[in-house]
Amino acid sequence: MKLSTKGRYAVTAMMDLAIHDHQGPVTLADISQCQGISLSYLEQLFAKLRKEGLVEGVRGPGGGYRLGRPSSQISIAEIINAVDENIDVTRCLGNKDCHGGEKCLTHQLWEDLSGRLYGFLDNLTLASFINRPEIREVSRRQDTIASRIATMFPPRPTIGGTTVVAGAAC
Amino acid sequence: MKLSTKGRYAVTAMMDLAIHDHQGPVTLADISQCQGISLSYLEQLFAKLRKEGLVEGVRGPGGGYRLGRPSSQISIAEIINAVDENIDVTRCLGNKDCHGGEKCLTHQLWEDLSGRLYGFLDNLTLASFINRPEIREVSRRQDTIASRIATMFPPRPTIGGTTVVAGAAC
DNA sequence: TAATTCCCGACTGAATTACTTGGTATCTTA
DNA sequence: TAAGATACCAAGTAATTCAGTCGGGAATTA
Repeated sequence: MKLSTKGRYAVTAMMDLAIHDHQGPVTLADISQCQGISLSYLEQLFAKLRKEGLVEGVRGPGGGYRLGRPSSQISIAEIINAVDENIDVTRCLGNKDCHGGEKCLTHQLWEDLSGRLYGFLDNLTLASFINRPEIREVSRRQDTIASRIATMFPPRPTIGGTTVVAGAAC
Repeated sequence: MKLSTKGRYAVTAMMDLAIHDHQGPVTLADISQCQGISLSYLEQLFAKLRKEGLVEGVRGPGGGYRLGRPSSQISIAEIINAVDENIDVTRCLGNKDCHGGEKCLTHQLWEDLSGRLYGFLDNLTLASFINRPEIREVSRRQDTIASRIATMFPPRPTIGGTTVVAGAAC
């Protein structure tokens, strides 16, 4: 279990998808602009997320990324693991037994801690974050702003039946 | 909140101190040898831990490091924070408001998550790991092995009144 | 057909990690 | 008092990871 800004990028991007799930796919260009992450870097992260089935891509105009599963079935731990791919085995594990046969005590303790941490993050789903009323409220307000912008700036109000959302709302 | 191998090194080293607390200070040379971490790198980590009051150094022969407080009053979060010093502010925070005044929604959500994670790790103390009976048992067995080694190999059986522990037990 | 988007791989600068070297200061024991 | 053990300190360095750039496809929609 590792936790870096890379993992944070992935988690916040996934939250973005989860929030706008009902409006069709979200483009990486949007996320890139909103969160100030470079587009190509996001592409690399999403390649990993896609490999784990956490997201699915939709090509062509009106395309973007969607959650691979309902947000209630995606845990924070999964997201972090997908991008951080941290096998990070403690050094002495297969290496040499630290003191004649039994596994190094402190490494055992670390695995214990690591397991507890994973359990904690695996119990937190995307849904548990975005389904809180105050979040829903802000998100709803942004949708109306976004659709107002979408109607103010001209063309292509719908694509494939779903309403297009202006890129600025995040 | 960040979590890397650096943090892991610090946590396992602190667990080491906690386990051998009753036997007087533990030298960095011991920890270095046991856990396969370079001595000077450990020194750098311990400099930070010392700055936070988590450990205290004892110079001279028979010296080493001791916990700065009882293990029941040292949390995992404190240890990780001490060495990772990760201020890691989300990019848009003071920068520019993402959408006209209110704080970016996903960054708000991240802070929420980050806070929960910190809370979790702050509730885990060193003591909660090492005071479990099976750990105490292994640790006790190692002590006897260590003291047996200490009596087999000759000199300086005691320093300052406390029994010297051979370096190999970890 | 043209625009839009995902998809892919190679490369690059910057930061961080983990380690090295070469010291100095303080303490304990003989 | 001398010698050795240990913490303490600072500068430098190779390897790794982070984050981004570039230059292209391939699929989809209007």
